[in-house]
Amino acid sequence: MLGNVTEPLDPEMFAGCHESPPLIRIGDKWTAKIIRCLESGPRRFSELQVPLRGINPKVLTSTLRAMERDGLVSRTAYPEVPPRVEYALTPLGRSLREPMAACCAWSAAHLPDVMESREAAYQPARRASA
Amino acid sequence: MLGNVTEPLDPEMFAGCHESPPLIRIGDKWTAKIIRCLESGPRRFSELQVPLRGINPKVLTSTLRAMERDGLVSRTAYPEVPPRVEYALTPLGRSLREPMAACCAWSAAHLPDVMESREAAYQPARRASA
DNA sequence: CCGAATCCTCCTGGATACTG
DNA sequence: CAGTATCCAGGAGGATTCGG
Repeated sequence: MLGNVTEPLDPEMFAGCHESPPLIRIGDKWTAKIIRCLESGPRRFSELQVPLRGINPKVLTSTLRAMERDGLVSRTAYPEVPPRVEYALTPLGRSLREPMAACCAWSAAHLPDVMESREAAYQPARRASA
Repeated sequence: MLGNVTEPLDPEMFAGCHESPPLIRIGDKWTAKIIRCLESGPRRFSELQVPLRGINPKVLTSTLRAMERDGLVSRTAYPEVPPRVEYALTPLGRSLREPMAACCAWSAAHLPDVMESREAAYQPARRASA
């Protein structure tokens, strides 16, 4: 015996994961979308605002800054007037497309199941009440 | 021309993604960990609390309920006393291990790079100031 | 044009205490 | 044991305005 079932869970199985970095910053609202926007090449600040539905500048800035700190994007400011700034994916940022693709594939394959299950949960026992 | 670079971004590229379901509920704090806890077989409520560092019951309950609504876990209550409830992964929930594995693989491969970049960002131009 | 500064709202997650 | 009921703090995200 001692298969992989029903042994006690290791209390330390997430030992290093509780306080340490929370799975990077991909889980937030905008990072993944920005990455997709940059896949086709460098983009300007205002260019990014368009598909992001006019995301307000503070949020876009803070998201981009965080991505820059993590080495996912590079920021290039051209000393012109009016100013021009371009954001581009770094190799590290580009490497994120793989796990992102895996997540997208899962969504494409199983999102209908989730939606179905979710809707079914909102029908509280049709048979018993009616 | 018309390569895949520097064409204007499609303003509707996230058309269906803004209001609709936000990439399921995997991005939250506990769902992924719960899935990992359930990989080895069904677990009881209190069993889950252990590796989750004594997560408070309200949060665990709400997370599990959400996962149940989405069809990721099943909940089985045994009519005994004292009560016993077991949570188990559904096939749908188990299918999430694939994208999760892709994300874990990325972390394992690139987290050092991220940390390095992050630390470098906290050293504000050593050369210029000293 | 690219942000910085300010203020605000909501929601996640948490602490604690109590019940069937 | 397996939750529910309150109350609460913090932070992400947003609206708006102003500056270089």
